[in-house]
Amino acid sequence: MEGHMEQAGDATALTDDVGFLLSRASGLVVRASNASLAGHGLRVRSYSVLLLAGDTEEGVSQREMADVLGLDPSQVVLLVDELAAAGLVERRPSPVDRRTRLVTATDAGRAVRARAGVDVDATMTRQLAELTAGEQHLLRELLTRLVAGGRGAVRV
Amino acid sequence: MEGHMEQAGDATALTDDVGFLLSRASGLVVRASNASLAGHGLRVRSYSVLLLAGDTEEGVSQREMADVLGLDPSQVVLLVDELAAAGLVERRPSPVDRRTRLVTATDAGRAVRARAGVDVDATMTRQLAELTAGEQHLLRELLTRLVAGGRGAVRV
DNA sequence: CCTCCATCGTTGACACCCTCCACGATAGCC
DNA sequence: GGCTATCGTGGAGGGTGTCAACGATGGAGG
Repeated sequence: MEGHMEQAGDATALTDDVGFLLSRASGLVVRASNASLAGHGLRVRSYSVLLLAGDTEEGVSQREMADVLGLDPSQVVLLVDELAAAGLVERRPSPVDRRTRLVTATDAGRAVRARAGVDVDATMTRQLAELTAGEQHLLRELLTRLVAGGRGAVRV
Repeated sequence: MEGHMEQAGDATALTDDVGFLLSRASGLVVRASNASLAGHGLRVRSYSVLLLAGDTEEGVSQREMADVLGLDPSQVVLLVDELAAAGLVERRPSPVDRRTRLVTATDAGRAVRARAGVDVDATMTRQLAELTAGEQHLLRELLTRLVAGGRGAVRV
């Protein structure tokens, strides 16, 4: 209800717009993360897939990955292709459904994931240095609720 | 310092990662905003340019727009071209520097800006419905500091 | 005045990402 | 056995971010 009135005197409400700020902050973080992942031959996209693949022993279906990451399934195909070509993940047939292919991280993949994780963590720590630990936690919670709500609006 | 230890039992720390959440939230907001702007022949990009152009009477240089919006100057050229072709903004020569071209919104541009603003505001209100007014304000402040800090890291 | 360097706008190229559509293979219901 | 839904895959099209180069202009210094 409030925040709707914009100050006529100064510049745009643009720099106060949550959407604009989200877009800007996201861009900054993604760019910084990509820079720190470049040395490992990864990007944010492939790194997130590698994370998921390394999470479980049995593997994760590509469909599930697409859901969790909010990506189109066709994108997941390309990312897994890329990681598989580098020997970091592999596709194995599901024992219960011959349509699905379970993606798991190889030993090499888990090693790269660990090494890259160190760099990404350091970068994120630097990016979030402006906020205290409590504020970071708060931000995480607010964003989580935002994402959950937005999802609901689209899905349901 | 904390938050570095990840729970080994459950899924990835991905859904708890601030970078991932930022990316996700930004995507949701941008998509929703684009949808509500489509009826006005605009997208988030062109809308933000139109906002800046409508802010001042004298006009804004394209260079300044690029700085404020965090875009490459070449992108601003295309966006202004698009808006100018639609008759929403116009380029005028600067009285003090013949290199710069000052962009101002036309009357039609200001009218469209106002109409589109109503729709975008409504969409954003819906997107942010998960958060209370106080939380929205807090989120805005946290993001502002994040963006300011990230900028400094790159620029200085 | 003339020269050297910085800046503004513009164009072009390139890679990345998102979205949608279509298809073969398989699963599950009736 | 046939109909419909789902999984993975491929392809097309448009939006976006990044970079290099260029002409035109501005500004500093000899």
